[in-house]
Amino acid sequence: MAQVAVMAPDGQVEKIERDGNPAALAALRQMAALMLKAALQHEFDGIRLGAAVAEDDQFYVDSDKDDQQVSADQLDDLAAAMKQIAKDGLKVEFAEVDLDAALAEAGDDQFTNELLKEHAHDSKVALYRLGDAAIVAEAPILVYANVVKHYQLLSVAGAYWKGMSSNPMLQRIYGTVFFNGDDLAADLKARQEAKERDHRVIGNQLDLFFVDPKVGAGLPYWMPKGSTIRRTIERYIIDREVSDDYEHVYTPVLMNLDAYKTSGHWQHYRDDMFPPMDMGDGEMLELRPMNCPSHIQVYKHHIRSYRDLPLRIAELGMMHRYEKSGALSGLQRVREMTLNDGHTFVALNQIQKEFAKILKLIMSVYEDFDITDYTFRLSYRDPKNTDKYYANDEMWEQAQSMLKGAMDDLGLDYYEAEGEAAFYGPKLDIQTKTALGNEETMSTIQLDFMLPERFDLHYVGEDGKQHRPVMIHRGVVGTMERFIAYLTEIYKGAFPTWLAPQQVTIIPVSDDKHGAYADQLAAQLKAANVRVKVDHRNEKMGYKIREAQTQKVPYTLVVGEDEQANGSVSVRKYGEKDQTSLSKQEFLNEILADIASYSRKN
RNA sequence: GCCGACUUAGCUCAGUUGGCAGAGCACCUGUCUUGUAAACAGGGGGUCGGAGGUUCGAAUCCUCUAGUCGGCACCA
Repeated sequence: MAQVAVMAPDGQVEKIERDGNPAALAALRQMAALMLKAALQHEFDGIRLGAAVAEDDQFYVDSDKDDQQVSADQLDDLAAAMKQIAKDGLKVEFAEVDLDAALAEAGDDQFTNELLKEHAHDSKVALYRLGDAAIVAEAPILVYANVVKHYQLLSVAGAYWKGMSSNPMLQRIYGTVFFNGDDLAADLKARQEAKERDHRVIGNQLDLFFVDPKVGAGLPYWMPKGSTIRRTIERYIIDREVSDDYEHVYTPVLMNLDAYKTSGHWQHYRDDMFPPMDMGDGEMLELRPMNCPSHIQVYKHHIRSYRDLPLRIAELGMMHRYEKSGALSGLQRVREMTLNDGHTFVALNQIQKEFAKILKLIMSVYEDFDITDYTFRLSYRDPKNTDKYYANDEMWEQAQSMLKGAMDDLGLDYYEAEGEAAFYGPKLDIQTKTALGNEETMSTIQLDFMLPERFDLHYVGEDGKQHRPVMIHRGVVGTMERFIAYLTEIYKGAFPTWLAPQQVTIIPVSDDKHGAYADQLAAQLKAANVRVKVDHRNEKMGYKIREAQTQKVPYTLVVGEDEQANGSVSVRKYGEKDQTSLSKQEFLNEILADIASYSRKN
């Protein structure tokens, strides 16, 4: 039972279990960060240093130099310097020092100065010292440097001081560390696998989509195979929505700018919008960044009665947002996207029920796609920066507490995040993680008391008087772009049969002898809406099988003498080495059942 | 947008100190006619992201610019 010595921020040292203990690993990461800081000080004279932080799965140190920032090819030297520190047998010493003394020691390093001042109590500051280096004592840290043996410095990247874009940018150095070599190797392998799982890599390998700077950054082109996946999902989600009494519409991607002035987008969201088009006769047209004003026009086109509510308007609505260049990423972040959008217009007393109905739909859809790794985030406005939002404190309080109440009633776990709301209202976001570990919003349900007021929406109540409806904005599969990027990553490109762009490859053993049988088989499958292709190319069987596997086609059928003679097929499933012999009908039954069940295991 | 790195054939990538632009895969043609992850041979394919500069000479060095990637900030 190995143990390690860990120092708490009050200087107390205790021994804790080393293996399988998250607290020990966190202390190790903190120690590695401190050692990296010491190494940076040692390697680069006069370097200024920001935070040295241990995160969930890595550590980092921020740095700033006068001439050139630390570059990736200097990571080896830094790692070597860390090794020397471990070799020298340094250990962490706790010190509570006068702030003035600490500041004097830090010299003209403004970042360290600021950190010290922030953490000072009664003009004293608690430090962990390691040789010449020191960090503010905040989180537990390992005591002995020689325990830090298995680490790797990963990358450098810019990061704003204190996470504020108005602050200077420092160079952040990321690393990973473990108590033993196997864990480190496993971690590095997982990082490598994450890169291979990246939807941009798989999207290229499987020819799903491309983005070409010559025709526009952030404007993806869907190739036939990607389009097939998308079309399948679009049909699916529309069917699900129709079952839930949504009414689908088509509305233009262009709209008069005045509508966005009325909605408040022009005031609050302008930076993310493409510049308006001046038509030369006083008319200004705007590429829509959201579909809500469009659906509001649909609502307003008729006089609405309380009997019409909840009124659910839905559309796969294409919209354009001028995302900053550095934010663009494959299909995950684009400038043109199609949202699986829906707006429900409800009376005040229908909100909670409708919210639950939408959430139920989302969770049911997630089940069909086998999406299990997600969290609920209640996104509120930032109380410190209310300028960003529609100004009506009462509305915000009411909407936020309604959302929270609804989640509590449903008994679902969630976390709350200030500053994540839309400008017009709070929302429930469903958060997932990309292959590379970045969190993103997949689905969303948003409460909106603002737009109905701005557009003066009303319905005639039971009492014959006019009442104001409430809008609920929601995206179930979110945008087609992001959703398919996400699916590509969780499936590693091996789409379940119902989504696979090509579901079956038929390989005749000899094209001359068995090609006709293969075509006949393909025709039968096509008649049952199976996406199938016969590989007639003049290539060896092994070659065709290999390609069917690398292209991740769910079913490969080989047909030769035996199959032709008794009307059967030899079936090989993706990722399996074995094959089974089935009659044509048995195979058809199997694949149709597979498709109908969304290929779920249970 | 910001910091850093990168950009060479359809794709993945070599290209030394500045000295005739390469490989594998893919594609085309031919031979072979095939039983579960890559047959053999030949061929075509490039303003080395773009613009300017240094130089006798630039894929290579410098400046600007666009894009991509890693992050940060922002966000579906």
